[in-house]
Amino acid sequence: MDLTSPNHFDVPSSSKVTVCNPSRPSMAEKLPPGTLCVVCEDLATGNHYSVPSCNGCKTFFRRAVVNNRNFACMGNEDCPVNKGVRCACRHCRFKKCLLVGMDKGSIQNDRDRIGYTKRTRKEKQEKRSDSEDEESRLANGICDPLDTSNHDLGEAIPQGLHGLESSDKAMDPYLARLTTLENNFTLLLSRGRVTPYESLDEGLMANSKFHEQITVKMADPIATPSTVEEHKMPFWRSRIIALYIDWAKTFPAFRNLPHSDKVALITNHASSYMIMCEAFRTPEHHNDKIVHPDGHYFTRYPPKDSLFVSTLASAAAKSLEANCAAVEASTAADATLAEAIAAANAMQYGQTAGRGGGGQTGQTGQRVQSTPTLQQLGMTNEMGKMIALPLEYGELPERYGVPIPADYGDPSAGLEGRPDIHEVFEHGSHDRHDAVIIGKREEAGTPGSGPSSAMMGGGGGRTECPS
Amino acid sequence: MDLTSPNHFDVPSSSKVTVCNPSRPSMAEKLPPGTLCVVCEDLATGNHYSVPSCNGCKTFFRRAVVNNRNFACMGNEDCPVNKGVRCACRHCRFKKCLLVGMDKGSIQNDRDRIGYTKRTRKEKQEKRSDSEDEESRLANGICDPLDTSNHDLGEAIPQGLHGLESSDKAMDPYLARLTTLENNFTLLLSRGRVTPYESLDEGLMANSKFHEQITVKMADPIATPSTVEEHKMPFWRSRIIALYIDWAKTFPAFRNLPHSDKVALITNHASSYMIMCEAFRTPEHHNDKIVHPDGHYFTRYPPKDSLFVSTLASAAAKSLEANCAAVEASTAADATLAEAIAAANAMQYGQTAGRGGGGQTGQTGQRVQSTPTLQQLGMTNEMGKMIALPLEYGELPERYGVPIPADYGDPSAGLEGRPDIHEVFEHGSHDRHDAVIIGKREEAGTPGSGPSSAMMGGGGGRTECPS
DNA sequence: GTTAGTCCAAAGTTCAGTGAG
DNA sequence: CCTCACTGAACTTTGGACTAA
Ligand SMILES: [Zn+2]
Ligand SMILES: [Zn+2]
Ligand SMILES: [Zn+2]
Ligand SMILES: [Zn+2]
Repeated sequence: MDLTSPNHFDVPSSSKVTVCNPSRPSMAEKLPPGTLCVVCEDLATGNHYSVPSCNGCKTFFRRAVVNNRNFACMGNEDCPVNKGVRCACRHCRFKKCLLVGMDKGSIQNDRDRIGYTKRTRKEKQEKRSDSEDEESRLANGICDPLDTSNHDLGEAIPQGLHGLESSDKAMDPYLARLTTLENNFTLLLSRGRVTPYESLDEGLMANSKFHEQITVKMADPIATPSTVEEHKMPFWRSRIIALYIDWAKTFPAFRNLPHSDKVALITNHASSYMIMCEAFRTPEHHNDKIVHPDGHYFTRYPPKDSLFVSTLASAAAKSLEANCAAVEASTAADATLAEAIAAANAMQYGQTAGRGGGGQTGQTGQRVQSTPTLQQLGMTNEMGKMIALPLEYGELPERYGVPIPADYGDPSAGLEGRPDIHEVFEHGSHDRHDAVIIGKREEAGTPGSGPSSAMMGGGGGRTECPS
Repeated sequence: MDLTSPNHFDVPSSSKVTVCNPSRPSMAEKLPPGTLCVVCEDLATGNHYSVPSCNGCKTFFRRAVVNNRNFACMGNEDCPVNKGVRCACRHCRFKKCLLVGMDKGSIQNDRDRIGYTKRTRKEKQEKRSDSEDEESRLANGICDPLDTSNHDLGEAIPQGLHGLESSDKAMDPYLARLTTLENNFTLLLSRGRVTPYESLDEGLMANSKFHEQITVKMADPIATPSTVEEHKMPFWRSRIIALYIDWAKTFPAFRNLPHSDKVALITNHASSYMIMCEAFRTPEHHNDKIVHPDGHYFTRYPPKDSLFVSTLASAAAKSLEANCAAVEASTAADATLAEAIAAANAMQYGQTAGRGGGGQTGQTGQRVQSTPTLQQLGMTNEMGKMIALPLEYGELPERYGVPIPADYGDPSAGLEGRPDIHEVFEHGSHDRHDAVIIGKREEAGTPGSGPSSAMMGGGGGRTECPS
C-alpha cells in the first residue's frame, strides 16, 4: 500500500504540551492559535466540553454520551488515538476523551431544541424522553446492600426463623439479618410453597417470598414434588433457583439495579449459588454426598478408567465454547455478555452438577450412583459414629436416606434429568426480547433504559485479507 | 482540516468535497437525480472518492486499494466496463476507476467494528436435536473453539505431552487436541517455568506458553517456590492462574473476543477453574484433600460450632454487595458489569478458597488443618488399600505428603495467605489507565497488509458492551 | 466571538447471495 | 454438497458546515 506504512504514531514533538496544558486555569476565553485536539491531535476547532478538541472528537463524545454507548476494545484497551486511527477503537477514543477531561456535564439536553429550518428531511420521530435516566442512575452513590432507606418496601424480613439463640457476644444486626434470611431460606426451601418461575423476568417481577408472611414452620412436612407438574429441573433445584431470585430481591441494592444488571447478576451467579446452596444445606457429616431436604442425595461417580482428559477438560472447553458461541451468535439488541457467561456457567454446571461436591473432579458424575442409604448403613459415618439428623431440616423426614433415582443427572433421564439452567435462562432472554420490542428502541438515539444498547460481537466474520 | 500535519493518515486536503472548491465543476454540491456511475453507467449513489459512482464501484475501488490488489487482464486490457459486465475483468474495472478520477486519498483507515445492521441476520432454523445440541453446534462451525482458520498463529500445540496411547477407538481430533492441551497444562504446572502475571492485562497480552516450545519433560524435577519471590497467592495457585490465562488464549474463539469480554470470562471463571483444576489434578484416591504436585495438600476444616449463619451466608451477601457496589460506583465508560461480577466472584472466591473442594460448606476453611501425612498414615486410605502415586505427576516427589503450612488460607497468614484474586485483577484494571498515552503500540491503521486485520483478524461483530 | 446542537454527504461496515473450485 | 472469495445493497458512523444561544 502506498500510504507507506501508516502506522507512524509520530510524536509531533512540541505539540505534546497540550495534554498537560497548564494554561487552562479556570475559563478558557482565549482563542487558541493552532492548538491541537487534546484527544486526537487533529486541529482543534475550539473548546468543546471543556477541552480543546476537534470537531470529530466533539461530536463523537457527545454522541457516545447522549446515546449512552458502551464500546468494547478488541485490543488491550490501550489503543493509540490520533487523527489517523482515532476511528479504529471507539472504546479507547472515548476513554481518552474522558481522560483528558471532557465534561459530560457540558452536554446539554437537547429536549427543547429549536427547529432547524434550513431544510426538513423526513420527520424522524425521536423520543428523547429518557435521556437522563442513565445519568441519574449513575449519579447514585454506592449503597449498602442492606440499606433500606431508598425503597418503600419495608425491609424487615418477616419472622419465620430468626437468628439462633443469642450467642455469648452480641450479634451485629447485619449478621442477624443475614441469619434470619438464611434461616428463612432453609425453611422455605424445605417446606415452603415454592412455585418455580416460568421465566427470569417473571421471577424478577414477582414479590419476594421473603417479604411475605412466612407461615410455614419447621414442624411442617417437608415439601414433595407434585406428580402432575412437569419439571424442567430436578425438584429441589428448581426450588433453589426460585428462592435464589427471591433472596436476591431482598437486597435493596439489588432492587435498585437496572433490569439488565439484575439479569446479569442472577444468571451469572446462578450456578455457583445452586452448588453452594446444596452443599451448604447438606448436613455436615456428609462429605461424600449432597443431601436434599427430603433425604434424597447423590454422590460422586467414582472414576473408572484412566483416560486423562476426562470431562473436566471438555467441560472447561465447552464452557469457553459456550461463552464464545453465545457472544458470537447473539443477535441484535439484547444479547448481553451476561447471557453468554450464564450460558457457559449453565453449561459447565450441567457438566459438573450432580458431582456431589466431592473434592476430586476426575470424572463427572454423569449419573448419580445409587449408594447404600444412611439407614442401610446404620446411620453411621465412616468413623463409626452415629450420624445426627441434619440440623437445618429439623425432624428426620420419612423418606430420609432414600437415594434419588439412579439416572438423576443423566441428560437422557427425562423430567428429572440434567438440570438445564441454560434453557431456563434462554427462555428468560427471549422474554426480554419481546420487552425490548415493546419498548421504544428504534434507533441509536434511545439513550435510556434497559438492555437496549446491549450486545456485542464476537469473532467469526472475516475481514479483508491482504493479498 | 489538516494542513501540515506530519501525520500520514489524513486524507489529502484537496480531495475533500467542499463547497468552496470551484475548480471542480463536475462535482456539484448536490447529486443530480439520475446521475450514472462514471465507471459502469449504473445508477450513481453519490460522489464516492470524488467521482459520481455506484455502490458497487465504490466498494470495489476501496477493496482493491485497501487490499492492494493487483489484477490481471485476460484480454487486451481494454475490456468494456458497464453495468452488465463490470465484474468480467477486474483489472479493467479498476483501471477505469482510476481513469475517471477515483481518488485513493479519500480512502480512510479501517474503522472500529459496528454493530449488526438493521436487517436481521438469517435465523438459523432450529433443528431440535435434544441432547447433542452442542455437538451439532460444533459441527455447524458456528463457533468451534478450536477453529484455527482465522489466526496466523499455528494452532498446533507444541508437543510436550500428547494424548494417551491410542485407545481402542480412534480418538477424535478434537478430543486429541484437548488431551494434549490438558497434558501440557499438567506438565507446565508441575514443572514448567511459570511466572505469575503482574496483571490480567499483562497476562492477556503475553504469548501463551502453550504456543511456545515446551521443553520440560515429566522426568524433570517438580517446581519449587523461590524463596526470594514475594507471593500474593499460594505458590501453586499463582501458577494455576497464570496457566489458566495462557490456556484460555489457546482458543481462537477466545482470542477474538473484545478485551472486556476476555476480562469478564477470565475473572468470572477463575475461581471455578482453580478449584476444579486443583481437584482434577488431585490423585483419584483422595477424596478428603487436595493435593498439589509437590505433595503439599490441605484438607477441610471440620465444623466446630453450630452457628447456622456461617461464612456461606456472608460470603453470598458480600458477593451481592460487591456486585451492587461495583455497578453503582462505576463511572460510565469502563466500569463494566463484568468487572463488578468479577469483583464479587473474587471476593466470594476469597471466602471459599482454601476449602479444598469438599462438598460441604458448613464452615470455611479459614485455616488448613494439619492432618497426618500420607506417609504417616502408612500410605493407605480409609479402605486400607495402598495408595498409588498420583498418576498425573509421575514419580513421587520427594516432599510428597508434606502438609502445607497450617495457616494456609488464613487471611492473616502472610505471604502464603489467602489468595486474593480480587487484588490481582483490580491491579490489572488500574493498569489500563496508564497505557492510554500515545504509545508505541501500533495496530489498527494499516489498510493493506495490516496487523489490524491480523489483530482483529477473524473478529467480527460490534464492539459494544452491554451497559 | 464561543460553543452548544443539528444536518447530511460521504466515509465505513455488514452480510445474504453468487458462483467457481 | 461444501467452502470460500467476491459482490453490492443496506446500514452505521463520521465530521465539516451551519444554526442557535
Ligand atoms: Zn480530536
Ligand atoms: Zn482499544
Ligand atoms: Zn459503477
Ligand atoms: Zn480486461
